[in-house]
Amino acid sequence: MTTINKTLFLELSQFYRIIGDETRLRILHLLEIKELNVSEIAEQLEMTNSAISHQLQVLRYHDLVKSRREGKEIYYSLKDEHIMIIVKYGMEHILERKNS
Amino acid sequence: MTTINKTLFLELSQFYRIIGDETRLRILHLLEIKELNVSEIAEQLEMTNSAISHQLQVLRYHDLVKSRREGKEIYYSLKDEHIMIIVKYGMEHILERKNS
DNA sequence: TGAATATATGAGCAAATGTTCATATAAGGA
DNA sequence: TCCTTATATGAACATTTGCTCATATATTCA
Repeated sequence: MTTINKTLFLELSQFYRIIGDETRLRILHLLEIKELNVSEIAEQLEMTNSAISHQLQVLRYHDLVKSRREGKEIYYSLKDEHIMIIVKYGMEHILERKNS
Repeated sequence: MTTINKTLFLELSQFYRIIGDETRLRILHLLEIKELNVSEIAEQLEMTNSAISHQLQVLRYHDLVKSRREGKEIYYSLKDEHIMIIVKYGMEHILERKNS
């Protein structure tokens, strides 16, 4: 196994670990529809602003979301739609598995 | 959000969490090529048989691999190739991201 | 400037995770 | 049967994770 592969597996597992959390997955799903600020996300997921803010930092650090300030609010959106394509494939996988 | 969606997100995040571990991802990758027993996997990944065996139980519990006894050895293989398609999409995603 | 609101952030904590180590189980060969 | 080898498994442990709570920072408005 090459060094490139070693790094690749590490990065890939890290990526999956990021989306391997229910809260983060739900945040991404909400942002797929439209950009939202922290309070809006917190309200929809029935969680505290702090918890959401912490998770948004994780998502931002790993380059899955971007942010934009508008007055007092900070609006978050997906960095690219590509991420959600992967999530969709996973979704199909789960659904297919259910039917067998 | 419906109850179905709630369960779906939970299951989806659980699935990603399983493949969100470097060791498990590497095991799956090895099994993609051919079925292997515990010792063979442990040797290739330079880890103890015990660590590999524990992870194989996780993969088996979550229905990602199946096993078959042949004498003293137990051979593991992928439950279906579908899983690795998802992994491949993730791989492409990581590689694309590197080039930008 | 000061109060109110939105978000970020650090410390702390309980729960989950991944490994090691010791031991149990299962199969084969002498 | 006894010994060896392969794998499984439980306990223990250190590390990581996701949240809460308190507090800091930033922006708007009076």
